[in-house]
Amino acid sequence: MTQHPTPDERRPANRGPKAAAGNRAALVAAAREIYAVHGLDAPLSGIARRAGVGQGVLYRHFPDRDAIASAVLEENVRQVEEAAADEGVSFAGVLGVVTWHLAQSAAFIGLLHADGANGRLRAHASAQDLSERFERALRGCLPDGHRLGAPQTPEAREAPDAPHTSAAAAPSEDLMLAVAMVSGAVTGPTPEDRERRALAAWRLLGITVGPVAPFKG
Amino acid sequence: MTQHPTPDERRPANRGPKAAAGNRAALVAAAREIYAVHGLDAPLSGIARRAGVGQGVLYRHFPDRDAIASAVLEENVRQVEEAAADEGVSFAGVLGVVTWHLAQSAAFIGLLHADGANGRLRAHASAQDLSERFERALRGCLPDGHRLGAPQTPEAREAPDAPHTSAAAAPSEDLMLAVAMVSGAVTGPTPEDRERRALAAWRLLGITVGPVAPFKG
Amino acid sequence: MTQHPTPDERRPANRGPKAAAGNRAALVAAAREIYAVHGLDAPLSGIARRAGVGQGVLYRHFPDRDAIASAVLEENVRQVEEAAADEGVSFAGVLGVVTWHLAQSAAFIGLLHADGANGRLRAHASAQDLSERFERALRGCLPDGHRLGAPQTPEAREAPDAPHTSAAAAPSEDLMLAVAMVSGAVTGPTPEDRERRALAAWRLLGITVGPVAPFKG
Amino acid sequence: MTQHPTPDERRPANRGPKAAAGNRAALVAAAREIYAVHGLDAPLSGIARRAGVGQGVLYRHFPDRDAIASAVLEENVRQVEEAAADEGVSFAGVLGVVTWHLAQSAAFIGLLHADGANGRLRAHASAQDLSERFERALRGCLPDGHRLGAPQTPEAREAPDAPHTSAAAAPSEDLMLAVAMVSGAVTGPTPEDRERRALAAWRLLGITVGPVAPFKG
DNA sequence: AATGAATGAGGATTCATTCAT
DNA sequence: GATGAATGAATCCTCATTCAT
Repeated sequence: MTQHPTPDERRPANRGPKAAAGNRAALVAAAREIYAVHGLDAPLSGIARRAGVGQGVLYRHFPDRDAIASAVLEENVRQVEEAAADEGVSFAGVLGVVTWHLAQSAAFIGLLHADGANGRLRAHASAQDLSERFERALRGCLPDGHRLGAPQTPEAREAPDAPHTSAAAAPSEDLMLAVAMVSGAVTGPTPEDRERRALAAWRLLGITVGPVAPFKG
Repeated sequence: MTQHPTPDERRPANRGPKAAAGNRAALVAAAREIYAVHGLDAPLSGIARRAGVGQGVLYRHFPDRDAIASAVLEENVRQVEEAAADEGVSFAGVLGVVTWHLAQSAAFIGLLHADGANGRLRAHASAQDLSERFERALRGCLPDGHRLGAPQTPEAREAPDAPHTSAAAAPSEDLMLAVAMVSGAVTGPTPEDRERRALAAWRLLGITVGPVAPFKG
Repeated sequence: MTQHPTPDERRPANRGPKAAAGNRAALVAAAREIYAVHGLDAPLSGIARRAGVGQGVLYRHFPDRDAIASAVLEENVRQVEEAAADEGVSFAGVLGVVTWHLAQSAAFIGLLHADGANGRLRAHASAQDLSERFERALRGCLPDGHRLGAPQTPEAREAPDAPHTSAAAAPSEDLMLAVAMVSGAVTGPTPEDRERRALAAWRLLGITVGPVAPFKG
Repeated sequence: MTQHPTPDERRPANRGPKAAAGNRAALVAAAREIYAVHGLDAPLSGIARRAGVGQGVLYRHFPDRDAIASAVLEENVRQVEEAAADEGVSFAGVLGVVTWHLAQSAAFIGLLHADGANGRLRAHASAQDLSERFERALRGCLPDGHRLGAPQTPEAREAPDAPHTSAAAAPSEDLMLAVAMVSGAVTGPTPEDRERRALAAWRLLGITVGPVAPFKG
């Protein structure tokens, strides 16, 4: 009754259902670019515009703001998973891939530790999933004895150099902490700037990183 | 139909010029609390409301969004400066103060390395100033030979363990990088959570930190 | 970046022309249920979804919003017609059927006296038709001398008890007025509530109503 | 960050706080007119436009859709209360005022028995309040022995002509039921049409109504 | 004939900012 | 100097409707 009187006139052509998959991909790509420039709070309308689709298409594919952000992040996480699954890949090699993603999209890891206040993707379920997938992939190729994998006991946090019982050792939080630290250091206008900062951060942590590059597939 | 005289209404009384300073302080305090809960994008109207003043007062004291955020940050930086200026203070002690501020307001250092993408306070002049003041204070009490202060040469970045000429050595970027890394790791809902994460981060960097506390004045 | 072939996808299969009639019925049934819960302004997409068909099918069968609403109403009116056509049925009996329909779908009679302001189905032609069919059915079994059927003259409205000429007597508006009044009283969350209210309304009018039930066919 | 880049240019003049009361009144008046024409679902933007104010003003005065509708209704209810409070007013006289309001705004009583499905103002607290105020006012001048005030016992509903105990008599629901019935009958494009329908409805109920007019104050 | 994606106008709502008092 | 109402642009989001497949 109250709605949408006459949307006739002459519409710009309906590219048909075939365009669906392409549209989705275009939206994710557009979102990635927009996020890189304007941050995660960028207007969704801009994403739709850049993707060359109507607003409705965005909402069809991604019911809410978090969904599109998760989709962007998911691509990053998947590449890391693939890199980690690769035969004979070293931990340092995977970190190289991670570093590449960090340098490409400043938003990347930032998403992984949302915490409500400034965190986007708050309670969003998929953010949690992605975080876990990311950690699992990384931990999976962490060599025994690596300092980021040293099991932690409660005392370890208080007196890290004290001898501790090997029982009740929790999986190390250091791995994700280190990633968060590096991602926190990744700033700068260009990917090159960000890569340089990321490498400096790893160096400061004393962690060896392989060549910075996307996963070659 | 559209006119109701109701000429006066009785407004809450103009507390006079004396209140100006108090209003400013109230606004900064209110902003700090609001930022802690809602992040830097919180509506300005909420800040004015919490401070118990009209919207106009906020604009009188702070011409734009960045100005109020800078004012909040400035208080943090000043405390660090005071801590650093204190006689016989150790570098670790100052880091303890820094860590306390990080734990209190997640927004703190985050502000210092705004870069456009996710950075608030973009080109804002005062953010630059504050960043420099912060760095100067910290560097001022960095002991000779501390690993965060090792001067850097261009080559150093490529081959950090190669011997290098002491000439043309740039001031180390490692100091601010480390702070950024730690601040990147500071997440969590409560100050206690954030403090724990911050300390774990410093530990991972191998940097000793003194007691986490505000500057005692 | 914007093109993903994914050429076919496998659509749910075109069930063929045979399904057309079934689809129409499903849509009407779905619309009835949706209207009952969400009112007449419910999104059309929900109707199609509940009917298990695509949006296009809805538009094929019902060119506009009013068409589907009319179709729902038409079923109600037809049942009343059938009840009224039944041999040896009493007026009270027909009112029982009418009351049953009122209690089932609050939307029912409300549709009959749309008037633009709050009326859905504004100038829609079929609403007019349905209204007339409904009135004709009801009037057809109104016994002579029933108070809802007393012919009206212009004066009758001003001085209803004055003696009046039998010439120029208009058919009574009281019949439809009474129905409108009862339907206006029909509110409440459950059919039982609505039935109780409807019966109380008829009682207040002093009109006898038969058993409240659908037409037995 | 993401919002309101440059709303400068040249704004249409801020009429100042003095306009507040006038704006509120203008909004209520505009809403009344809009509701009369387009129903309660009319776009709020149209109300603001007709009142000659910005969208924000509407939201300042009325935080949600129901608030403005309630404000409109409240004026009606208040007039009825005033009429009922008048010395020496008869019940029929008050019904005349009620009828006038019904004829003026078709939306009037309709608001009082919202029920979720088609009811606007659903659980809105003030709607409940207004309904009670309206009933109280009306009941207050209902003469003893009036048929709309006959106390009801549970049996009365089942066997209305059976003799019943005077104890445990519930206040009659008939009063509000009758009002709802009349309001249900009130349709038509012009106030005159609606008044005629309303009077016919009261006549059909056998209830005497005084002159149809607003409360003279 | 069915499907369901695409389109985009329209309505709701929020704030940054101005400015009369 | 303070107050807080007014303004309206911008963003979000929802659907009615079309149309390629």
